[in-house]
Amino acid sequence: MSNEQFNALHYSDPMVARILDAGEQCIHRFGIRRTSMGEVARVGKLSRGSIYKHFNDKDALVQGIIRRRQEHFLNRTEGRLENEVTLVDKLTQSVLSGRKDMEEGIFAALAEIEPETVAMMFLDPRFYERSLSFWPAHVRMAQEAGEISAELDVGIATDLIMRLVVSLVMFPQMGVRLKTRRALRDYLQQIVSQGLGASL
Amino acid sequence: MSNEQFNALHYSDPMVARILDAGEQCIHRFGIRRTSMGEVARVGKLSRGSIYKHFNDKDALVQGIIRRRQEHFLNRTEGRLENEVTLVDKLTQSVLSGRKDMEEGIFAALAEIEPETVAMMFLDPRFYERSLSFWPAHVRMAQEAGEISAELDVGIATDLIMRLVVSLVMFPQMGVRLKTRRALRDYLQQIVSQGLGASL
DNA sequence: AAATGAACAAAAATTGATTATTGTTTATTG
DNA sequence: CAATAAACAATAATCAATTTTTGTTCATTT
Repeated sequence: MSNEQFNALHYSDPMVARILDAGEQCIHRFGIRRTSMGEVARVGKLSRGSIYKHFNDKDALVQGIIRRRQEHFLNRTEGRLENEVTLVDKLTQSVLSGRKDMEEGIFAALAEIEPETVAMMFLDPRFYERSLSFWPAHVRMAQEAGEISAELDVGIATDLIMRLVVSLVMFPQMGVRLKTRRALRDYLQQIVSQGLGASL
Repeated sequence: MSNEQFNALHYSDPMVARILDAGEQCIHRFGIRRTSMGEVARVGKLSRGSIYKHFNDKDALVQGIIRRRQEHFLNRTEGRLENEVTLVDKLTQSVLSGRKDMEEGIFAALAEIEPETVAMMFLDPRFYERSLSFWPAHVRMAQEAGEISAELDVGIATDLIMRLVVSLVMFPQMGVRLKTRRALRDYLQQIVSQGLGASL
């Protein structure tokens, strides 16, 4: 499976990559608020004007950095999912990857410095747009394998999957403890195969 | 030594009610950050010392206001749920009530003035603690009515319900549009009865 | 008893002058 | 050309002085 799916064209531009690298480094160290375009230019050893040529404004740059990070996360997760056979195992792996990223990635650093910013980001539906295009292929695979209903609308299935994954990453424990891979997998197995209907 | 924590029983105390009323009025008009204890006292026509006698600090007062509002919401929702027979209809009604509250309640006003504060609140698991004790009774009813599996753990079912309701209120549209009562009900019906398994 | 009002130090917010940053433009460089 | 550097007005961040608010205490009032 190709990694190109989540890679937008402009990422290949070495100048764009340098800007994003420098910007990400700055955000990681100082947070979004305390990162200036001048500082990004200094760190990336390029001109401020050059940044503005590629990104309309600071917000566009920040969006670009977050977006690349998300895509990198999705590509890495996709790689891991190739080892998983069933949809339930893929979901379990995704939740665990997501939690890990939130604990030790750039978001963890940001959460320390600017928790409100991270909170606002998490509640922004745009934050999940990319991830949304990730799941339909896996839903169809599960349907072909007879794991889930072939008659079920792919959009509905994707929607539920996104809600579950996002919720399980954002709230590791809501009602029951779902700390271990085993507990998480059993929980997801129940929901995916029967919902609240007939138990296993 | 006044380490007295705020407690739901004190709602009947007219002084507590007056403080909470005044505080809620202030928060509604100015937001949390710009509301001072002195202003609450002025609006409620009582002394600042009296507020501190009932609430350890400003945070306790704010928690008390939010908590009372949540309990009011839960009571109102519970009243509406009595008209609904099935668990699916109860869930549908809850999501619609939740969405309405977020659109026109104190949270809507707060979101306008201090969106970061609301975002932080929504991501705080404590925010959902009360709601969590709401659902187990309804899960058991649904089990007795044969609507959902009687063997399924009540905690697991409650957890899924909370995740779904919270997600559907926080993100009215994630993948698919679930704007109408009908669309929402069909979605919930599918998940509750079969998950991603056999379709209706 | 419970609420008040005044006093108080410590912490936080507010203010206004100062400095830095933003986003745009321009001429210049490699 | 694409990147640069410098210049620029308009915003936004910063900082120290000042004011407000917080949380506590205690004598007084109801």
